[in-house]
Amino acid sequence: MHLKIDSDNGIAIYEQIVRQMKYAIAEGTLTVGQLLPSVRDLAKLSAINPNTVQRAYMQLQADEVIEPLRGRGMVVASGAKRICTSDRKQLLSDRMSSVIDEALRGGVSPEHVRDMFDKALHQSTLKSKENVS
Amino acid sequence: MHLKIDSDNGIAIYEQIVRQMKYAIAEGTLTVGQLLPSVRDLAKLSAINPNTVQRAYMQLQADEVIEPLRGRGMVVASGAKRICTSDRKQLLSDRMSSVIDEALRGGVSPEHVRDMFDKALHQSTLKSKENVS
Amino acid sequence: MHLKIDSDNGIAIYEQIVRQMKYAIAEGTLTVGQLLPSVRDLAKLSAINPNTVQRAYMQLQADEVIEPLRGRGMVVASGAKRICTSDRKQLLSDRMSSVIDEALRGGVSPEHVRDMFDKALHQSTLKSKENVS
Amino acid sequence: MHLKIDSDNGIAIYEQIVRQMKYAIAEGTLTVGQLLPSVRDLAKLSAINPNTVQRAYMQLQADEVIEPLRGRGMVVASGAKRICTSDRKQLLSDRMSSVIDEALRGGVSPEHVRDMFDKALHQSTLKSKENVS
DNA sequence: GTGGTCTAGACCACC
DNA sequence: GTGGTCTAGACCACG
Repeated sequence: MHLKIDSDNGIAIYEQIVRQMKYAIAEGTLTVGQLLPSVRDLAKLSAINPNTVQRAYMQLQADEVIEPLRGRGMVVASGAKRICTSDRKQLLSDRMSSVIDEALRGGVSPEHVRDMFDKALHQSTLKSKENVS
Repeated sequence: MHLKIDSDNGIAIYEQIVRQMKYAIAEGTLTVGQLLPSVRDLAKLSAINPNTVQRAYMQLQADEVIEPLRGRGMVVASGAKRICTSDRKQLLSDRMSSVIDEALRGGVSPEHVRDMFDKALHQSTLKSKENVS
Repeated sequence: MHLKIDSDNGIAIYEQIVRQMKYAIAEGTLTVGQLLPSVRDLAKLSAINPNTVQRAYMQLQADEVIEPLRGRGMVVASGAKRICTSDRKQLLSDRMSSVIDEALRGGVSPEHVRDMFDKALHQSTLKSKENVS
Repeated sequence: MHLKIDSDNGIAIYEQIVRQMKYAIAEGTLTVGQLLPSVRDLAKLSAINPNTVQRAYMQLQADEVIEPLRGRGMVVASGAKRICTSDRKQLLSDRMSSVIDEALRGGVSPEHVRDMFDKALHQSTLKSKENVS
Protein backbone atom coordinates (compact mmCIF):
# COMPACT_ATOMS: atom_id res chain seq x y z
CA MET A 1 0.00 0.00 0.00
CA HIS A 2 1.34 3.31 -1.07
CA LEU A 3 -0.89 6.22 -0.08
CA LYS A 4 -0.66 9.67 -1.62
CA ILE A 5 -2.18 12.11 0.82
CA ASP A 6 -2.80 15.75 0.02
CA SER A 7 -3.76 17.50 3.22
CA ASP A 8 -4.75 20.73 1.53
CA ASN A 9 -7.22 19.75 -1.16
CA GLY A 10 -10.32 20.01 0.97
CA ILE A 11 -11.01 16.29 0.93
CA ALA A 12 -10.72 14.76 4.38
CA ILE A 13 -7.63 12.61 4.81
CA TYR A 14 -9.63 9.62 6.00
CA GLU A 15 -11.80 9.97 2.90
CA GLN A 16 -8.71 9.95 0.69
CA ILE A 17 -7.57 6.74 2.34
CA VAL A 18 -10.97 5.15 1.82
CA ARG A 19 -11.05 6.09 -1.84
CA GLN A 20 -7.53 4.90 -2.55
CA MET A 21 -8.22 1.62 -0.81
CA LYS A 22 -11.34 1.12 -2.89
CA TYR A 23 -9.46 1.98 -6.05
CA ALA A 24 -6.76 -0.48 -5.18
CA ILE A 25 -9.38 -3.18 -4.67
CA ALA A 26 -11.26 -2.30 -7.86
CA GLU A 27 -7.99 -2.42 -9.79
CA GLY A 28 -6.85 -5.66 -8.25
CA THR A 29 -3.86 -4.25 -6.44
CA LEU A 30 -5.53 -5.49 -3.29
CA THR A 31 -7.21 -8.88 -3.63
CA VAL A 32 -9.95 -10.59 -1.66
CA GLY A 33 -8.67 -12.12 1.55
CA GLN A 34 -5.48 -10.10 1.56
CA LEU A 35 -4.31 -8.84 4.95
CA LEU A 36 -4.18 -5.06 5.22
CA PRO A 37 -1.38 -3.21 7.01
CA SER A 38 -2.15 -2.53 10.66
CA VAL A 39 -3.47 0.85 11.65
CA ARG A 40 -0.20 1.69 13.34
CA ASP A 41 1.97 0.57 10.43
CA LEU A 42 -0.03 2.40 7.82
CA ALA A 43 -0.09 5.52 9.97
CA LYS A 44 3.66 5.44 10.49
CA LEU A 45 4.37 4.72 6.81
CA SER A 46 2.18 7.53 5.53
CA ALA A 47 2.86 9.96 8.37
CA ILE A 48 -0.80 10.17 9.23
CA ASN A 49 -2.41 10.27 12.64
CA PRO A 50 -3.38 6.71 13.67
CA ASN A 51 -6.82 7.98 14.63
CA THR A 52 -7.34 9.05 11.05
CA VAL A 53 -6.33 5.67 9.66
CA GLN A 54 -8.57 4.01 12.20
CA ARG A 55 -11.45 6.11 11.02
CA ALA A 56 -10.83 5.17 7.40
CA TYR A 57 -10.81 1.47 8.33
CA MET A 58 -14.07 1.97 10.24
CA GLN A 59 -15.62 3.50 7.15
CA LEU A 60 -14.39 0.68 4.91
CA GLN A 61 -15.72 -1.85 7.36
CA ALA A 62 -19.11 -0.12 7.39
CA ASP A 63 -19.07 -0.30 3.59
CA GLU A 64 -18.41 -4.04 3.92
CA VAL A 65 -15.24 -3.73 1.90
CA ILE A 66 -12.92 -5.03 4.60
CA GLU A 67 -13.55 -7.18 7.64
CA PRO A 68 -11.72 -7.89 10.86
CA LEU A 69 -9.93 -11.24 11.30
CA ARG A 70 -9.68 -11.84 15.02
CA GLY A 71 -6.14 -11.47 16.24
CA ARG A 72 -4.73 -11.01 12.74
CA GLY A 73 -5.97 -7.67 11.42
CA MET A 74 -8.25 -6.48 8.66
CA VAL A 75 -8.66 -8.36 5.39
CA VAL A 76 -10.36 -7.52 2.11
CA ALA A 77 -13.92 -8.84 2.32
CA SER A 78 -15.33 -11.36 -0.11
CA GLY A 79 -17.70 -9.09 -2.02
CA ALA A 80 -15.27 -6.20 -1.95
CA LYS A 81 -14.28 -6.12 -5.58
CA ARG A 82 -17.83 -5.96 -6.85
CA ILE A 83 -18.76 -3.31 -4.30
CA CYS A 84 -15.74 -1.14 -5.00
CA THR A 85 -16.14 -1.27 -8.75
CA SER A 86 -19.80 -0.28 -8.69
CA ASP A 87 -19.21 2.17 -5.86
CA ARG A 88 -16.63 3.95 -7.84
CA LYS A 89 -18.74 4.20 -10.95
CA GLN A 90 -21.72 5.38 -8.95
CA LEU A 91 -19.64 7.97 -7.16
CA LEU A 92 -18.06 9.27 -10.30
CA SER A 93 -21.37 9.34 -12.07
CA ASP A 94 -22.94 11.29 -9.22
CA ARG A 95 -20.21 13.87 -9.19
CA MET A 96 -20.36 14.21 -12.95
CA SER A 97 -24.09 14.83 -12.72
CA SER A 98 -23.72 17.38 -9.97
CA VAL A 99 -21.21 19.40 -11.97
CA ILE A 100 -23.41 19.29 -15.05
CA ASP A 101 -26.50 20.24 -13.05
CA GLU A 102 -24.75 23.20 -11.56
CA ALA A 103 -23.61 24.36 -14.98
CA LEU A 104 -27.07 24.06 -16.53
CA ARG A 105 -28.73 25.75 -13.58
CA GLY A 106 -26.22 28.55 -14.02
CA GLY A 107 -27.36 29.12 -17.56
CA VAL A 108 -24.52 27.43 -19.42
CA SER A 109 -25.80 25.77 -22.59
CA PRO A 110 -25.48 21.96 -22.93
CA GLU A 111 -23.22 22.54 -25.94
CA HIS A 112 -20.90 24.71 -23.90
CA VAL A 113 -20.85 22.10 -21.14
CA ARG A 114 -19.84 19.50 -23.69
CA ASP A 115 -17.06 21.77 -24.94
CA MET A 116 -15.76 22.19 -21.43
CA PHE A 117 -15.85 18.46 -20.89
CA ASP A 118 -14.01 17.76 -24.12
CA LYS A 119 -11.25 20.19 -23.27
CA ALA A 120 -10.91 18.85 -19.75
CA LEU A 121 -10.87 15.23 -20.90
CA HIS A 122 -8.28 15.98 -23.55
CA GLN A 123 -6.06 17.70 -21.03
CA SER A 124 -6.43 14.98 -18.44
CA THR A 125 -5.72 12.23 -20.94
CA LEU A 126 -2.48 13.90 -21.96
CA LYS A 127 -1.47 14.42 -18.36
CA SER A 128 -2.11 10.82 -17.41
CA LYS A 129 -0.06 9.58 -20.35
CA GLU A 130 2.84 11.77 -19.23
CA ASN A 131 2.77 10.30 -15.77
CA VAL A 132 2.86 6.81 -17.21
CA SER A 133 5.82 7.44 -19.45
CA MET B 1 -34.18 37.05 -5.30
CA HIS B 2 -35.34 33.56 -4.58
CA LEU B 3 -32.79 31.50 -2.70
CA LYS B 4 -32.89 27.73 -2.48
CA ILE B 5 -30.95 26.74 0.60
CA ASP B 6 -30.14 23.15 1.46
CA SER B 7 -28.68 23.09 4.94
CA ASP B 8 -27.60 19.47 4.75
CA ASN B 9 -25.53 19.20 1.61
CA GLY B 10 -22.21 19.95 3.22
CA ILE B 11 -21.85 23.31 1.52
CA ALA B 12 -22.00 26.17 3.98
CA ILE B 13 -25.18 28.19 3.77
CA TYR B 14 -23.30 31.44 3.28
CA GLU B 15 -21.40 29.81 0.44
CA GLN B 16 -24.66 28.76 -1.20
CA ILE B 17 -25.90 32.32 -1.02
CA VAL B 18 -22.67 33.60 -2.54
CA ARG B 19 -22.88 31.15 -5.41
CA GLN B 20 -26.51 31.79 -6.18
CA MET B 21 -25.94 35.53 -6.13
CA LYS B 22 -23.03 35.16 -8.52
CA TYR B 23 -25.10 32.96 -10.77
CA ALA B 24 -27.91 35.49 -10.75
CA ILE B 25 -25.47 38.20 -11.76
CA ALA B 26 -23.84 36.07 -14.44
CA GLU B 27 -27.27 35.25 -15.85
CA GLY B 28 -28.48 38.80 -15.74
CA THR B 29 -31.21 38.23 -13.17
CA LEU B 30 -29.34 40.76 -11.07
CA THR B 31 -27.98 43.71 -13.01
CA VAL B 32 -25.21 46.17 -12.26
CA GLY B 33 -26.31 48.92 -9.92
CA GLN B 34 -29.33 47.01 -8.72
CA LEU B 35 -30.13 47.26 -5.02
CA LEU B 36 -29.99 43.92 -3.25
CA PRO B 37 -32.49 42.89 -0.61
CA SER B 38 -31.38 44.02 2.84
CA VAL B 39 -29.61 41.60 5.12
CA ARG B 40 -32.64 41.41 7.36
CA ASP B 41 -35.16 40.97 4.54
CA LEU B 42 -33.23 38.24 2.81
CA ALA B 43 -32.76 36.50 6.12
CA LYS B 44 -36.45 36.62 6.91
CA LEU B 45 -37.46 35.51 3.42
CA SER B 46 -35.11 32.56 3.36
CA ALA B 47 -35.46 31.68 7.03
CA ILE B 48 -31.74 32.10 7.60
CA ASN B 49 -30.01 33.90 10.42
CA PRO B 50 -29.17 37.50 9.47
CA ASN B 51 -25.57 36.92 10.51
CA THR B 52 -25.23 34.21 7.92
CA VAL B 53 -26.61 36.44 5.20
CA GLN B 54 -24.29 39.19 6.40
CA ARG B 55 -21.37 36.85 6.04
CA ALA B 56 -22.36 36.02 2.48
CA TYR B 57 -22.58 39.73 1.65
CA MET B 58 -19.17 40.24 3.25
CA GLN B 59 -17.74 37.56 1.00
CA LEU B 60 -19.37 39.03 -2.09
CA GLN B 61 -18.02 42.43 -1.15
CA ALA B 62 -14.51 41.02 -0.72
CA ASP B 63 -14.89 39.50 -4.19
CA GLU B 64 -15.79 42.97 -5.48
CA VAL B 65 -19.11 41.73 -6.75
CA ILE B 66 -21.27 43.99 -4.63
CA GLU B 67 -20.61 47.22 -2.79
CA PRO B 68 -22.28 49.05 0.07
CA LEU B 69 -24.23 52.24 -0.57
CA ARG B 70 -24.11 53.93 2.78
CA GLY B 71 -27.45 53.88 4.47
CA ARG B 72 -29.14 52.51 1.37
CA GLY B 73 -28.06 48.93 1.08
CA MET B 74 -25.82 46.80 -1.11
CA VAL B 75 -25.73 47.18 -4.88
CA VAL B 76 -24.23 45.06 -7.63
CA ALA B 77 -20.77 46.48 -8.38
CA SER B 78 -19.77 47.71 -11.82
CA GLY B 79 -17.39 44.93 -12.80
CA ALA B 80 -19.57 42.26 -11.23
CA LYS B 81 -20.89 40.60 -14.37
CA ARG B 82 -17.47 40.03 -15.83
CA ILE B 83 -16.12 38.68 -12.56
CA CYS B 84 -19.06 36.34 -11.97
CA THR B 85 -19.07 34.95 -15.46
CA SER B 86 -15.39 34.13 -15.50
CA ASP B 87 -15.51 32.91 -11.91
CA ARG B 88 -18.22 30.47 -12.73
CA LYS B 89 -16.57 29.08 -15.83
CA GLN B 90 -13.28 28.65 -14.03
CA LEU B 91 -14.96 26.91 -11.12
CA LEU B 92 -16.98 24.56 -13.29
CA SER B 93 -13.99 23.78 -15.44
CA ASP B 94 -11.92 22.94 -12.38
CA ARG B 95 -14.52 20.63 -10.96
CA MET B 96 -15.00 18.92 -14.30
CA SER B 97 -11.27 18.30 -14.50
CA SER B 98 -11.08 16.94 -10.98
CA VAL B 99 -13.83 14.39 -11.65
CA ILE B 100 -12.19 13.29 -14.89
CA ASP B 101 -8.78 13.05 -13.27
CA GLU B 102 -10.12 10.90 -10.52
CA ALA B 103 -11.80 8.59 -13.00
CA LEU B 104 -8.68 8.20 -15.12
CA ARG B 105 -6.47 7.69 -12.10
CA GLY B 106 -8.93 5.01 -11.03
CA GLY B 107 -8.39 3.12 -14.23
CA VAL B 108 -11.57 4.08 -16.09
CA SER B 109 -10.93 4.41 -19.79
CA PRO B 110 -11.41 7.80 -21.48
CA GLU B 111 -14.14 6.25 -23.63
CA HIS B 112 -15.99 5.05 -20.57
CA VAL B 113 -15.66 8.50 -18.98
CA ARG B 114 -17.17 10.00 -22.11
CA ASP B 115 -20.05 7.53 -21.94
CA MET B 116 -20.71 8.49 -18.33
CA PHE B 117 -20.66 12.14 -19.25
CA ASP B 118 -23.06 11.65 -22.14
CA LYS B 119 -25.56 9.82 -19.99
CA ALA B 120 -25.32 12.39 -17.22
CA LEU B 121 -25.67 15.30 -19.60
CA HIS B 122 -28.66 13.71 -21.27
CA GLN B 123 -30.36 13.12 -17.95
CA SER B 124 -29.64 16.61 -16.65
CA THR B 125 -30.85 18.26 -19.84
CA LEU B 126 -34.18 16.44 -19.59
CA LYS B 127 -34.53 17.32 -15.95
CA SER B 128 -33.86 21.01 -16.53
CA LYS B 129 -36.43 21.09 -19.33
CA GLU B 130 -39.03 19.58 -17.01
CA ASN B 131 -38.44 22.29 -14.45
CA VAL B 132 -38.95 24.92 -17.10
CA SER B 133 -42.16 23.47 -18.43
CA MET C 1 -20.14 76.76 -0.66
CA HIS C 2 -18.93 74.04 -2.91
CA LEU C 3 -18.76 70.66 -1.18
CA LYS C 4 -16.75 67.73 -2.50
CA ILE C 5 -18.23 64.58 -1.01
CA ASP C 6 -16.69 61.16 -1.40
CA SER C 7 -19.15 58.59 -0.09
CA ASP C 8 -16.72 55.72 -0.30
CA ASN C 9 -13.66 56.85 1.61
CA GLY C 10 -14.74 55.63 5.00
CA ILE C 11 -15.18 59.09 6.46
CA ALA C 12 -18.77 59.85 7.34
CA ILE C 13 -20.40 62.32 5.01
CA TYR C 14 -21.51 64.62 7.81
CA GLU C 15 -17.92 64.63 9.05
CA GLN C 16 -16.69 65.63 5.61
CA ILE C 17 -19.12 68.53 5.62
CA VAL C 18 -17.97 69.62 9.06
CA ARG C 19 -14.33 69.54 8.05
CA GLN C 20 -14.83 71.42 4.82
CA MET C 21 -16.86 74.06 6.60
CA LYS C 22 -14.12 74.51 9.16
CA TYR C 23 -11.50 74.69 6.43
CA ALA C 24 -13.50 77.32 4.63
CA ILE C 25 -13.70 79.35 7.82
CA ALA C 26 -10.00 78.90 8.63
CA GLU C 27 -9.13 79.98 5.09
CA GLY C 28 -11.43 82.95 5.11
CA THR C 29 -13.77 81.66 2.40
CA LEU C 30 -16.46 81.89 5.02
CA THR C 31 -16.22 84.94 7.25
CA VAL C 32 -17.61 85.67 10.68
CA GLY C 33 -21.26 86.64 10.59
CA GLN C 34 -21.83 85.26 7.12
CA LEU C 35 -25.14 83.49 6.53
CA LEU C 36 -24.78 79.81 5.64
CA PRO C 37 -26.93 78.11 3.00
CA SER C 38 -30.04 76.52 4.45
CA VAL C 39 -30.05 72.82 5.19
CA ARG C 40 -32.40 72.20 2.30
CA ASP C 41 -30.42 74.30 -0.19
CA LEU C 42 -27.10 72.79 0.69
CA ALA C 43 -28.59 69.32 0.55
CA LYS C 44 -30.11 69.90 -2.86
CA LEU C 45 -26.94 71.52 -4.24
CA SER C 46 -24.67 68.74 -3.09
CA ALA C 47 -27.11 65.86 -3.58
CA ILE C 48 -26.90 64.87 0.05
CA ASN C 49 -29.67 63.77 2.33
CA PRO C 50 -30.97 66.80 4.28
CA ASN C 51 -30.74 64.79 7.49
CA THR C 52 -27.03 64.45 6.92
CA VAL C 53 -26.53 68.15 6.38
CA GLN C 54 -28.64 68.85 9.45
CA ARG C 55 -26.36 66.60 11.45
CA ALA C 56 -23.28 68.41 10.22
CA TYR C 57 -24.78 71.76 11.23
CA MET C 58 -25.63 70.34 14.64
CA GLN C 59 -22.03 69.28 15.07
CA LEU C 60 -20.73 72.68 13.98
CA GLN C 61 -23.11 74.37 16.38
CA ALA C 62 -21.93 72.13 19.21
CA ASP C 63 -18.35 73.15 18.34
CA GLU C 64 -19.47 76.79 18.60
CA VAL C 65 -18.39 77.45 15.07
CA ILE C 66 -21.79 78.48 13.79
CA GLU C 67 -24.86 79.76 15.56
CA PRO C 68 -28.54 80.04 14.71
CA LEU C 69 -30.03 83.45 13.83
CA ARG C 70 -33.71 83.14 14.59
CA GLY C 71 -35.76 83.14 11.45
CA ARG C 72 -32.74 83.75 9.20
CA GLY C 73 -30.60 80.64 9.34
CA MET C 74 -27.14 79.75 10.62
CA VAL C 75 -24.25 82.21 10.66
CA VAL C 76 -20.53 81.82 11.31
CA ALA C 77 -19.99 82.47 15.03
CA SER C 78 -17.72 85.17 16.33
CA GLY C 79 -14.87 83.05 17.64
CA ALA C 80 -15.12 80.64 14.73
CA LYS C 81 -11.95 81.53 12.89
CA ARG C 82 -9.73 81.09 15.92
CA ILE C 83 -11.41 77.80 16.82
CA CYS C 84 -11.21 76.37 13.31
CA THR C 85 -7.60 77.29 12.81
CA SER C 86 -6.43 75.74 16.05
CA ASP C 87 -8.82 72.81 15.62
CA ARG C 88 -7.39 72.00 12.29
CA LYS C 89 -3.80 72.17 13.41
CA GLN C 90 -4.50 70.02 16.42
CA LEU C 91 -6.35 67.49 14.32
CA LEU C 92 -3.68 67.33 11.66
CA SER C 93 -0.97 67.08 14.25
CA ASP C 94 -2.77 64.23 15.99
CA ARG C 95 -3.22 62.29 12.79
CA MET C 96 0.38 62.86 11.81
CA SER C 97 1.49 61.51 15.18
CA SER C 98 -0.74 58.48 14.94
CA VAL C 99 0.66 57.55 11.53
CA ILE C 100 4.21 57.99 12.74
CA ASP C 101 3.54 56.01 15.91
CA GLU C 102 2.11 53.16 13.94
CA ALA C 103 5.11 53.11 11.64
CA LEU C 104 7.63 53.12 14.49
CA ARG C 105 5.72 50.48 16.42
CA GLY C 106 5.81 48.41 13.24
CA GLY C 107 9.58 48.51 13.18
CA VAL C 108 10.08 51.11 10.47
CA SER C 109 13.14 53.25 11.21
CA PRO C 110 12.70 57.00 11.79
CA GLU C 111 14.85 57.62 8.72
CA HIS C 112 12.58 55.49 6.59
CA VAL C 113 9.55 57.31 7.97
CA ARG C 114 11.14 60.60 6.99
CA ASP C 115 11.79 59.29 3.50
CA MET C 116 8.17 58.25 3.13
CA PHE C 117 7.05 61.64 4.34
CA ASP C 118 9.33 63.48 1.93
CA LYS C 119 8.05 61.49 -1.04
CA ALA C 120 4.44 61.96 -0.02
CA LEU C 121 4.87 65.69 0.56
CA HIS C 122 6.62 66.13 -2.78
CA GLN C 123 3.86 64.28 -4.58
CA SER C 124 1.10 66.16 -2.82
CA THR C 125 2.72 69.53 -3.46
CA LEU C 126 2.90 68.82 -7.17
CA LYS C 127 -0.68 67.60 -7.25
CA SER C 128 -2.00 70.66 -5.47
CA LYS C 129 -0.16 72.97 -7.87
CA GLU C 130 -1.75 71.16 -10.81
CA ASN C 131 -5.20 71.69 -9.42
CA VAL C 132 -4.53 75.39 -9.00
CA SER C 133 -3.24 75.90 -12.52
CA MET D 1 1.74 36.91 20.81
CA HIS D 2 0.79 39.83 22.94
CA LEU D 3 -2.15 41.78 21.57
CA LYS D 4 -2.99 45.30 22.63
CA ILE D 5 -6.65 45.84 21.92
CA ASP D 6 -8.37 49.18 22.28
CA SER D 7 -12.07 48.63 21.89
CA ASP D 8 -12.91 52.32 21.75
CA ASN D 9 -10.71 53.74 19.03
CA GLY D 10 -13.14 53.21 16.19
CA ILE D 11 -11.05 50.51 14.56
CA ALA D 12 -12.78 47.13 14.66
CA ILE D 13 -11.20 44.70 17.07
CA TYR D 14 -10.77 42.04 14.41
CA GLU D 15 -9.03 44.64 12.25
CA GLN D 16 -6.66 45.47 15.09
CA ILE D 17 -5.78 41.81 15.41
CA VAL D 18 -5.17 41.55 11.69
CA ARG D 19 -2.88 44.55 11.69
CA GLN D 20 -0.88 43.48 14.70
CA MET D 21 -0.45 40.00 13.27
CA LYS D 22 0.79 41.46 10.01
CA TYR D 23 3.15 43.76 11.87
CA ALA D 24 4.49 40.83 13.85
CA ILE D 25 5.13 38.93 10.63
CA ALA D 26 6.72 41.92 8.92
CA GLU D 27 8.98 42.42 11.94
CA GLY D 28 9.94 38.79 12.20
CA THR D 29 8.30 38.22 15.59
CA LEU D 30 6.20 35.63 13.79
CA THR D 31 8.10 33.56 11.26
CA VAL D 32 6.95 31.54 8.28
CA GLY D 33 5.61 28.15 9.26
CA GLN D 34 5.14 29.11 12.88
CA LEU D 35 2.00 27.82 14.57
CA LEU D 36 -0.29 30.60 15.75
CA PRO D 37 -2.12 30.48 19.07
CA SER D 38 -5.47 28.74 18.71
CA VAL D 39 -8.59 30.80 18.29
CA ARG D 40 -9.73 29.88 21.76
CA ASP D 41 -6.37 30.54 23.44
CA LEU D 42 -5.88 33.92 21.84
CA ALA D 43 -9.44 34.86 22.74
CA LYS D 44 -8.95 33.87 26.35
CA LEU D 45 -5.57 35.61 26.61
CA SER D 46 -6.79 38.86 25.12
CA ALA D 47 -10.26 38.75 26.68
CA ILE D 48 -11.90 38.86 23.27
CA ASN D 49 -14.78 36.77 22.01
CA PRO D 50 -13.53 33.70 20.10
CA ASN D 51 -15.75 34.63 17.19
CA THR D 52 -13.96 37.93 16.81
CA VAL D 53 -10.58 36.23 16.79
CA GLN D 54 -11.95 33.72 14.30
CA ARG D 55 -13.00 36.56 12.06
CA ALA D 56 -9.51 38.06 12.19
CA TYR D 57 -8.01 34.69 11.26
CA MET D 58 -10.50 34.41 8.40
CA GLN D 59 -9.34 37.78 7.11
CA LEU D 60 -5.68 36.85 7.41
CA GLN D 61 -6.38 33.63 5.57
CA ALA D 62 -8.16 35.50 2.79
CA ASP D 63 -5.09 37.74 2.55
CA GLU D 64 -2.98 34.59 2.17
CA VAL D 65 -0.95 35.49 5.22
CA ILE D 66 -1.81 32.43 7.26
CA GLU D 67 -3.15 29.01 6.35
CA PRO D 68 -4.92 26.25 8.25
CA LEU D 69 -3.10 23.04 9.10
CA ARG D 70 -5.92 20.59 9.48
CA GLY D 71 -6.47 19.65 13.07
CA ARG D 72 -3.30 21.43 14.15
CA GLY D 73 -4.05 25.10 13.92
CA MET D 74 -3.11 28.07 11.76
CA VAL D 75 0.43 28.65 10.54
CA VAL D 76 2.13 31.62 8.92
CA ALA D 77 1.97 31.08 5.14
CA SER D 78 5.06 30.95 2.96
CA GLY D 79 4.69 34.27 1.17
CA ALA D 80 3.47 36.02 4.29
CA LYS D 81 6.51 38.12 5.08
CA ARG D 82 6.66 39.67 1.65
CA ILE D 83 2.94 40.39 1.64
CA CYS D 84 2.91 41.91 5.11
CA THR D 85 5.93 44.10 4.52
CA SER D 86 4.61 45.57 1.31
CA ASP D 87 1.10 45.81 2.74
CA ARG D 88 2.33 47.83 5.66
CA LYS D 89 4.41 50.21 3.61
CA GLN D 90 1.59 50.81 1.20
CA LEU D 91 -0.86 51.41 4.02
CA LEU D 92 1.41 53.78 5.90
CA SER D 93 2.30 55.64 2.75
CA ASP D 94 -1.37 56.06 1.87
CA ARG D 95 -2.23 57.40 5.27
CA MET D 96 0.72 59.76 5.24
CA SER D 97 -0.40 61.13 1.89
CA SER D 98 -3.96 61.58 3.03
CA VAL D 99 -2.90 63.63 6.05
CA ILE D 100 -0.62 65.78 3.94
CA ASP D 101 -3.26 66.26 1.27
CA GLU D 102 -5.76 67.35 3.83
CA ALA D 103 -3.30 69.83 5.30
CA LEU D 104 -2.41 71.34 1.92
CA ARG D 105 -6.03 71.48 0.81
CA GLY D 106 -6.69 73.28 4.08
CA GLY D 107 -4.23 76.00 3.19
CA VAL D 108 -1.32 74.95 5.40
CA SER D 109 2.00 75.68 3.71
CA PRO D 110 4.31 72.78 2.83
CA GLU D 111 6.92 74.27 5.17
CA HIS D 112 4.44 74.29 8.02
CA VAL D 113 3.49 70.68 7.26
CA ARG D 114 7.14 69.73 7.43
CA ASP D 115 7.45 71.47 10.80
CA MET D 116 4.49 69.55 12.14
CA PHE D 117 5.96 66.34 10.88
CA ASP D 118 9.35 67.03 12.44
CA LYS D 119 7.82 67.76 15.82
CA ALA D 120 5.61 64.69 15.70
CA LEU D 121 8.47 62.44 14.60
CA HIS D 122 10.72 63.81 17.34
CA GLN D 123 8.06 63.24 19.97
CA SER D 124 7.25 59.73 18.76
CA THR D 125 10.90 58.74 18.59
CA LEU D 126 11.42 59.76 22.21
CA LYS D 127 8.29 57.96 23.30
CA SER D 128 9.27 54.74 21.58
CA LYS D 129 12.73 54.85 23.18
CA GLU D 130 11.11 55.23 26.60
CA ASN D 131 9.04 52.13 26.05
CA VAL D 132 12.14 50.20 25.15
CA SER D 133 14.16 51.27 28.17
C1' DG E 1 -7.45 19.31 20.88
C1' DT E 2 -8.19 22.20 16.21
C1' DG E 3 -10.79 25.38 12.84
C1' DG E 4 -15.52 26.09 10.53
C1' DT E 5 -20.23 27.17 10.73
C1' DC E 6 -24.59 28.66 12.57
C1' DT E 7 -27.96 30.88 15.65
C1' DA E 8 -29.60 34.53 18.72
C1' DG E 9 -29.61 38.93 20.14
C1' DA E 10 -27.39 43.27 20.94
C1' DC E 11 -25.32 48.03 19.92
C1' DC E 12 -23.37 51.36 16.75
C1' DA E 13 -22.95 54.88 12.92
C1' DC E 14 -25.07 56.41 8.98
C1' DC E 15 -28.81 58.05 5.69
C1' DG F 1 -34.52 52.12 7.56
C1' DT F 2 -29.41 50.41 6.21
C1' DG F 3 -24.82 47.75 6.91
C1' DG F 4 -20.99 46.81 10.48
C1' DT F 5 -19.46 44.89 14.63
C1' DC F 6 -19.47 42.27 18.82
C1' DT F 7 -20.80 38.79 22.30
C1' DA F 8 -22.49 34.30 23.82
C1' DG F 9 -23.05 29.74 23.17
C1' DA F 10 -23.76 25.77 20.29
C1' DC F 11 -22.68 21.86 16.93
C1' DC F 12 -19.79 19.82 13.38
C1' DA F 13 -15.75 17.52 11.00
C1' DC F 14 -11.07 16.58 11.52
C1' DG F 15 -6.59 14.83 13.64
